[in-house]
Amino acid sequence: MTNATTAHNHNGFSAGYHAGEKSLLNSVDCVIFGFWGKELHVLLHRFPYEPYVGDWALLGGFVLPNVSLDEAAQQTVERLTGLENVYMEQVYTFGNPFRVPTDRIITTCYYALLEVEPTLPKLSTQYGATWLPISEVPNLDVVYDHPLMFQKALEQLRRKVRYQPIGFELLAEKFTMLELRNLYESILGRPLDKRNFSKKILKMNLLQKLKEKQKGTSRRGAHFFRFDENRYQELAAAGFLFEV
Amino acid sequence: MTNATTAHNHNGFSAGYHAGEKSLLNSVDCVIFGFWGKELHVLLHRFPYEPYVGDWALLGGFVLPNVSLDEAAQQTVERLTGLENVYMEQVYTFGNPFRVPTDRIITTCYYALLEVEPTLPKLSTQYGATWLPISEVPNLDVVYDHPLMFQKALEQLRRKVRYQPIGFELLAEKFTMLELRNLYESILGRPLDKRNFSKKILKMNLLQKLKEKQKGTSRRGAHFFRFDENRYQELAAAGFLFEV
DNA sequence: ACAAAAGTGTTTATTGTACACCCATGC
DNA sequence: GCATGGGTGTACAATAAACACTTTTGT
Repeated sequence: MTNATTAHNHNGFSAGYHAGEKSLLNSVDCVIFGFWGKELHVLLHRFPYEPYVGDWALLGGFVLPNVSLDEAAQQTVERLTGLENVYMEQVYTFGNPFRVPTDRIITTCYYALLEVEPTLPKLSTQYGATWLPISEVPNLDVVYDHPLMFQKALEQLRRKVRYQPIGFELLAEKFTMLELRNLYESILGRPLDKRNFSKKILKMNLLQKLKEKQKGTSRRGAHFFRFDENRYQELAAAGFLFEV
Repeated sequence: MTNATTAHNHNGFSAGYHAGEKSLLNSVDCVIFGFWGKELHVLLHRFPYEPYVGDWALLGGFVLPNVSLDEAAQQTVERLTGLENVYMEQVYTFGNPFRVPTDRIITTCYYALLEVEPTLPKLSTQYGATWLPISEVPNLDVVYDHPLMFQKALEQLRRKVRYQPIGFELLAEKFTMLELRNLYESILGRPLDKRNFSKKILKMNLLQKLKEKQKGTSRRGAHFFRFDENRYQELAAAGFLFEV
């Protein structure tokens, strides 16, 4: 859209409509993904207001006049987890007038990918938010169109994780090949062959194999790897395409 | 986001902020694509207001309180082309507070795919809109963040056209294999092998070969094809994945 | 020494890519 | 009969998929 002060000439209606009593609100909702073990999880909270008390909901916040959508989304994640500069992607904007019965709210959905460990202290105390495995979400009572938001976010993640190296955002700096594979299996929703997966990933030359090995989980210990961001930038600039 | 009347309890600020004098506006902008010959085109108009008089701009419209984003986008396309029920996809929402200097406007970008022929009568008269080849857009002066909108829309189209049969929206009911290939070449931005392309497309069994042949363009005449929507629905339901 | 997970190669099937000639028709 | 774009098949390369045994090491 163009210039609001002049738009009525151009579009055939005045921009002043919005000053009416039933205003239009903008908000963001965040599908916050975290991964551990063998399954991707999403952070939800119990909705505290009638008539949906106790149902699950995404966390969100209104968009203030001088704050961008991206910032509003970051702030929502930070308020909840204490983490700054989390990897986020915009998913979709939901603007049906009756999606929330009480108000006209236009909500832009984002997903966030974060490493779960550092968030654990803050989470439980302040907002009563809970990590739930993504496979459980379809069985839950979830408010408004949040099920659709979750679905779109997961679909977008599923696509993007295959052509951009964003999966690493969900893992610690050091991770094992098994952890990486479990992550992809959970996001894509199907098993991946152990040998073929590791071949494909390593062939891209984006992972540094560290000397250090994982302790505790097995006698032998699995090698840790590190995603080499600089290397990826170099290769990408030269036309390399990430693909899983 | 959730319930506006109660949200201040929950998010730590009042929902009433929006009643301030500098209100927040919502709009949609449409990247309208049309195809003929060998190149994809986009419909732009000359921006009539200072300080961008004469620059190119996408067509858009404000989002009225009781109209959804999808409807607002449809209406914009209809106002401009006279066409109803055009294929549209939401692309991205732009919400930087200073993206339009004069107002805070949150704009959701859509792309539309339409068959050019039926729009030609209405176009020129009412809005002075012009079809421009997509390869020209980077050389034009385009207002605000509309270049970015165009770019995102084209990227999304490029991706989607490969895994969903949406390209047919840009063609007439009957089209030749050459037209279809030219379309894909223009969208993807690279040449496609004639034989390999037709093999790949026909193997999916989504096209009906018609008896009728194209006249005028060649002595022999190329066969017309028709995209079989029902067939696609059946196959898709059975797990078939479209892919180019 | 043994249990438990880590690590590693080869074979086959599938898909993609490159490429050139004959065909049908209107003039 | 000839000029013009339409239509078709094959050989090779690259990628994906299936599959099982040996290695390491803590107990």
